[in-house]
Amino acid sequence: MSLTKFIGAKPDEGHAKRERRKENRPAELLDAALDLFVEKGFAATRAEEVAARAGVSKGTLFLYFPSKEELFKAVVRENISGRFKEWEQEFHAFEGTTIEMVRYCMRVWWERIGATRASGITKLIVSEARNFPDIAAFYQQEVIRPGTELVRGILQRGVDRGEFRPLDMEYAVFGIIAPMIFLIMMKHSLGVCMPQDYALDPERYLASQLELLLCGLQLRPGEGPGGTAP
Amino acid sequence: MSLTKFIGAKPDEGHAKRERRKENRPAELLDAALDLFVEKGFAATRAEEVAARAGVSKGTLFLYFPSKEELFKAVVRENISGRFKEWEQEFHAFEGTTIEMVRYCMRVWWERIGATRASGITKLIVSEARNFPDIAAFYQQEVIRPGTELVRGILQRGVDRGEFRPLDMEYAVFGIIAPMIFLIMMKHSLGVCMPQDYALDPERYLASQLELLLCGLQLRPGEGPGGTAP
Amino acid sequence: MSLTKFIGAKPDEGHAKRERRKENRPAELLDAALDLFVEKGFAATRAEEVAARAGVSKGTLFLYFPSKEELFKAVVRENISGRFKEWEQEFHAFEGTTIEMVRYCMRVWWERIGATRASGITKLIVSEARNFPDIAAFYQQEVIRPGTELVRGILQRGVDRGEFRPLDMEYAVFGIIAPMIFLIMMKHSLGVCMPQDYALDPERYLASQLELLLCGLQLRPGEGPGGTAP
Amino acid sequence: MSLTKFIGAKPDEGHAKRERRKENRPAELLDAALDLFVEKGFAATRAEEVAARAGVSKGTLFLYFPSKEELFKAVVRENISGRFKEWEQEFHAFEGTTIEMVRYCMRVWWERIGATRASGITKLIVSEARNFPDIAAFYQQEVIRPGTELVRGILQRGVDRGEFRPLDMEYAVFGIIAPMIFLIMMKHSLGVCMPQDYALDPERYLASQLELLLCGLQLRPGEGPGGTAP
DNA sequence: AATGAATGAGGGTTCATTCAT
DNA sequence: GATGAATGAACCCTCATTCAT
Repeated sequence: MSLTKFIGAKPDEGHAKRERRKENRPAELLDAALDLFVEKGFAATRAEEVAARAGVSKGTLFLYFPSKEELFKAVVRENISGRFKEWEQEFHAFEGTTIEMVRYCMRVWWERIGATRASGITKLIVSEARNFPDIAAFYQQEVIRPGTELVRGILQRGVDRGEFRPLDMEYAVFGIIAPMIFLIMMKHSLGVCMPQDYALDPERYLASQLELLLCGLQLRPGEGPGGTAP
Repeated sequence: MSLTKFIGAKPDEGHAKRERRKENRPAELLDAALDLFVEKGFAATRAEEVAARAGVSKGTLFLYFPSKEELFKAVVRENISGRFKEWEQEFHAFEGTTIEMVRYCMRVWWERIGATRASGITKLIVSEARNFPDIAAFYQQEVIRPGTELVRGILQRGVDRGEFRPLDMEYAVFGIIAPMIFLIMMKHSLGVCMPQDYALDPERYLASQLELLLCGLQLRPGEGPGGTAP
Repeated sequence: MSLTKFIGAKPDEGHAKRERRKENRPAELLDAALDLFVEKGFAATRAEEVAARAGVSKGTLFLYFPSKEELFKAVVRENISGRFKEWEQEFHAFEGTTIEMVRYCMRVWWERIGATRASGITKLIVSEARNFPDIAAFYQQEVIRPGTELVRGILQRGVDRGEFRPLDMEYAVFGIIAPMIFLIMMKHSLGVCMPQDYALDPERYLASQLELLLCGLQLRPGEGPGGTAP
Repeated sequence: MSLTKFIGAKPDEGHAKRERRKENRPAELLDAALDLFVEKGFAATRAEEVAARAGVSKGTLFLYFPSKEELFKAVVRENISGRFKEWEQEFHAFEGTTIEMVRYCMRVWWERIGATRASGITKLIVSEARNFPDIAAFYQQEVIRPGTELVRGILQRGVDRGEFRPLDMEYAVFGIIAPMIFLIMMKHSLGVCMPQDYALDPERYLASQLELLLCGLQLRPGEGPGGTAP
């Protein structure tokens, strides 16, 4: 799978003038808005374009969202997964080695977040944080913090079980998080403009980073648990 | 000359108080524009505000830059150095171990780029790439490519000298680059909105990432050069 | 039948609670529209709000009135009575002094028109005349003209019977009409915003104006019928 | 002088594209806005139309007034005379009879307010009071109150000097004010739509109302000062 | 060169009106 | 008949850009 953009408006299937399917208008609008906000940023995205991509008129957008800014906030709220508890349980029940766990963690993240349109939210928030400080704070609280806690728990398990060497727990988590965020940012910004042969292959990228990371984490035979830690 | 700027931005000269220097109008405008583009993005930055921050009138801005878009491109061009050849020579002359080289490289990057306003360029381009594909392509060509080549050269040196284990050269470079980009993005977006006690301490962050990375790179005694490489 | 409505509005029937009476939709809509048009003016009144106050949906409004403008005209038409002939007969049959007649006339106007929601029509037309010239002309023809004729008839009776001094008949009528219109305008505009202790007490206001007027109209003993007339 | 409307856009005298006379732009805009607000009301007046009538473009309007609402408030503020102190002195120094004073007062009012475009403000405020309660309160404070005080002073003088009979001072003032307001309302609303031969002649109207009023105010020989007062 | 008043296309938002259900 | 989702013209306001001074 390559990093080219996969955005495309769904084709008009001969829509009659007034279609009348309120049920999931908001979802369709949020969907269209996510794409466009990720692609162009908040300011450069026109409300009318969002509406058009959702297959409705400009006025309809404002039937569901009182303003462009509220639309933006709704897009973020809607796409921020609060699935951390679920994942925490999943990891609690995990029975293999912690190394396997880290591999599993990254693969799962890629499948459920990184490879999906949900990853656009991260790009969006990073790009717009300064213009929407409350959104940024919300994201920090709801995603960054629980996310790092989750990762920290995994690393701690590795250390506790003697699989990993002692670590600066507070910051070691970024050894896992940074490559993921970097991948997202590449995918949604520079990656889109790269010539084909320079595009990142996400699978290979993740594999390489994982290898590097795991080598860095592991306790080697002959090293005491006080090894190279800071 | 040192290893500065291999991530692609030019350091500022420490924010000297803006004097009324007629001969330097374009530089002052670019300076002001960099700040504002980084802070608010291209679309949300108003030309008048740039002019005001540079201490000139709106009209003057357009005297030097034919349009806001050209101003943006000039900001990017101005802050992207093409001095990679120079650095490559310096790298060739480096005499310590490759591990020292990596440490040196990251410290110097932080001092000259990461910690300065110049780092904003990276944030800017990542955020706006989709709206300025040609800028993104230019950046890819002028910065990303030579930058990764430079880093790759360092890693290759480590492998060649038997200091590092065999690596997937194409992607291992991101083990160095990703943590730096991540730090920049945090610093310029989410970091601004974080509560004090959750803010990243860059020195400690870089130290921890470096430790992890170097452990991951090094060849251990008893491991043959064919070790854990893919 | 009494002297009601010579200023041109129909009294309401005391605001009976709006029941869900299907057969009466138009009346309820006109009722709601009157309130809102008086309160906010034509342009600032939203069709949906009228419908909501009448307890129906937006679409229903347009089932009964083809446009907001037609609704407005209907509100005016509905509230303008053309029963001046009837009243003229009553006036012919009146047997007291003309002074009593004037007092009676004003009291009755206040009770049936001035004090009720019907007075809003006058405020409405005065405020919107320039935007609805045909409505204004209609009102002039149907209300102002017959109304002033009616009043003129009363004054003429006073003069003919030697109760009043000679008057500039054409304009003296405004001695009666102006204070009434003024009261309505105060009641429906500035009066609403006045602090309690500056609010007009309508009864006392009318009494004082009546006193002044009657003194001004009456022929004094010792004055010949050619007195102070112009 | 008749009550027909005298509004007309000043003819284009071949204006070059950018005229550049900041000095009195605000005044010209307020001027145009007054006309249009009086004619059509606040809501129905388009900002662009105001600008066009002032001979500038839409954007220029917002260079001087941050919003249509602020323009409205500025129109009111600008046209509300704070000349009451001046007038009070003028009346203090008046040496004739109070009857002459009342005549003078009305004539002066007509010349300086009633006959001028300033009278439109009254129409405007009465029409829009409900939509701009703070403007209405301001008008009440700055105009209505001092205006009635001024008139009350005149009436009190008449009573004190034995020229007028005892009066309900609080409300007698409306004997003077109501006819003036009525005239303004007619002039700016219904009057505009009246057929020529029904138009009010303001001079004659005022003369007739004055006559009526003065007869009503005066103390007659043989009447004690306790006469017909309430 | 420098200014800042002026422009006008563009975008967010409202709301009268329509029409499928 | 009644509904209310959908429409799109219209309006307020912004701001990049121009140009007379």
